Amino acid sequence: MSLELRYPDGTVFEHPDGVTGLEVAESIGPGLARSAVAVKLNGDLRDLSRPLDESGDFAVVTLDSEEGLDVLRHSSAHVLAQAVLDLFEGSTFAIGPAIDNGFYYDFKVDEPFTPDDLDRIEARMKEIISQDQPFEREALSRSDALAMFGAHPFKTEIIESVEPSEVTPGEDVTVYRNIDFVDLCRGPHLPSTGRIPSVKLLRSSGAYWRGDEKRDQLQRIYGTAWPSPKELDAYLTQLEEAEKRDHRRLGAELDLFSFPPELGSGLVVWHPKGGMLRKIVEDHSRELHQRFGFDFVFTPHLAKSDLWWTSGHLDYYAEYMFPGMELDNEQEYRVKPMNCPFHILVYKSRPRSYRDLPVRLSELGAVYRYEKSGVVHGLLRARGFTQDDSHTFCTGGQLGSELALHLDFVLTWLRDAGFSEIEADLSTQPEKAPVGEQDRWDFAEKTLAKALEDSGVSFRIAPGEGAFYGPKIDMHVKDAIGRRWQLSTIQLDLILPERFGLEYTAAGNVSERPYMIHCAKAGSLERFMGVLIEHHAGAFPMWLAPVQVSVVPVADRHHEYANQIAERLRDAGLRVEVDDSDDTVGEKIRKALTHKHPAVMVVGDDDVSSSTVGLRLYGEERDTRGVPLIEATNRLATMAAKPGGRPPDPRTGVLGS
RNA sequence: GCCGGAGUAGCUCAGUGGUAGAGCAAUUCACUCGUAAUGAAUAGGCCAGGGGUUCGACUCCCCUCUCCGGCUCCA
Repeated sequence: MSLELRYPDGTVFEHPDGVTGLEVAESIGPGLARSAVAVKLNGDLRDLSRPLDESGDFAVVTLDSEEGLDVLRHSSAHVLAQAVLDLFEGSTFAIGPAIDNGFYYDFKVDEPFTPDDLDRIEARMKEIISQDQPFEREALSRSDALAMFGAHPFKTEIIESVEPSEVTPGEDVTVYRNIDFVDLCRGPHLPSTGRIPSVKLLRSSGAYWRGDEKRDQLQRIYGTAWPSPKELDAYLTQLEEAEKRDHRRLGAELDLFSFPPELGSGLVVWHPKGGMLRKIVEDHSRELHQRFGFDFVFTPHLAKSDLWWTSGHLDYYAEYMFPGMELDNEQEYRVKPMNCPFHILVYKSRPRSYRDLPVRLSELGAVYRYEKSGVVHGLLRARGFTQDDSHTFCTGGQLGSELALHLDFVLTWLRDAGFSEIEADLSTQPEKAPVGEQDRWDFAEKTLAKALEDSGVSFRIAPGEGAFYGPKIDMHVKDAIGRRWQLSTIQLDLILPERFGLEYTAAGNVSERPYMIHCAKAGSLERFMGVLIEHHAGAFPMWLAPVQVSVVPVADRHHEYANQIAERLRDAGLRVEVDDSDDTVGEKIRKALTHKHPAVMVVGDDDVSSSTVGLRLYGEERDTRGVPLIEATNRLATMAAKPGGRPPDPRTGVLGS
């Protein structure tokens, strides 16, 4: 018997049955064999030393691939568990998978790990790695495995729950053994611990067994592993870079906002610089809403509880609402967690005809949600925030074009804000969606999918991830360092129109139920600005920068000229500050640069006499002397132009792409 | 909400059961300067808040608030 293995380049080679992956790799080339960490046969990853027993597609897996890195990180997790069980008597272990950029392992220990513990564990891991212990695979019957892990309740639970479909036919469970350490595992693993080139433990924290907060609280250790120390260092540098971009840190450094403890958790105050940034964002949002044919409404921050019973929020959402306020007349009021019921009441304020539709109501609506204390996170997850919200009411026949318009709007906004990589998720009906007419669901999902296809944005379907009241589209952007953020959302609501008894009179003088589209373009303005800050690392594109130009007079005698050109720049629509402090020029420059002002203008004797400036743009290493003031002004005004400005859409008459 | 860590001057942080410390920022004075920190002096504190223990608490214990890292959650 022999096997026919098809290599990735399409060529087919014969090998004897039972040949190992390593032997095949050696037959291809010694270099490949040295860098191999596993092989893939018909889509299944296998250990190098495991005999191959079937023909098919074959590939050698190295650390150059995601799969290879997973093998490395998974093996690193084993070594971590081995080290912890060595060092902490009485500890037991749960699970330890590879994750993006690293791995973790969960343990049950008497005392939570300290930073010193992590150092000790990492040192022990390095010993294990230097001993180059081989990983050996072993298949066991379920009962043998239960006997082997009798002292480890989490492993026992895993063994009991292993489905036959999860393991190779004929095997119950597999374990990997290196010297005296054994772990339950499907594999594959590196051939030996010595093949881990660089590993580092990062932090420890709490985690629940099986992610269930009612079950055991475990201690999780996170680590990272890379093909070389150089790549490890690069990763650690990237973490530092992300930390430097942290919007909470930049918010303080650039004096944009703060979260005064006196106000309570998750409640932000915007300082003047941040307030300017926010005004710019709000202005642009309103301008786009107007351009895309939305009307503006304004609604209060609280309402009688009865409203929230009608909307269903007090049935489904009560734990995220701030508690009620009892009033003298026994009426209870609630602060709003959402704007929808208010906009619905605007719709309901008079009878609607199909001729009135679509009705697009928008508002920068402040909402308050009682987020759990542990999840509040700067601007990204606050308890009070402002949605650039809208609710569109339309006929079934209009739904397609309305969704196209909403998608166009959202994509315009995200691109204007500087995001070029945008992806959508289409979330469909959840299995346990309790209510709604099925044909409306089907129609809604089909229409959403069609609108997405027509928009050209790349999307994937998230089956069953929709809200209970309707399917939705979520927009995700990638930021400058590759992180993915969810921002916009376009949600169909098949429930609220019914709960509030919304109707319109159709052409045949019959009452029809309108479709309703919730849409937040930026999501929450606070969150959006948090993401913007991190995306731009605080160095905003000029149109967003709170201060666009910093004018620096060289000496006191240049203050007058500095103020004159500041006026000229303001006349050109620019936001300008003059630094008339008695700091040295170097210090003033340093301040402007640390505040990430897009442009610095230094003016001295030469400039006063010849109407010029010294100009330095953020990111440039050096200045340009003697730029004529007119030229500098025009250049900066051009740079500061807002994005957008597109022709009207012939179909809707609305300005579109 | 859960697990762990933390809260000392505006900021970043030292500190110890026995009188509270530095750098930066601030203020004042001098300097008037051409692209990332001029110098000196001064001022600045309920050591997050509240209860204990102690002759004595910033320090030890308990509670609350806020923040940080995760978990869970984000209809």
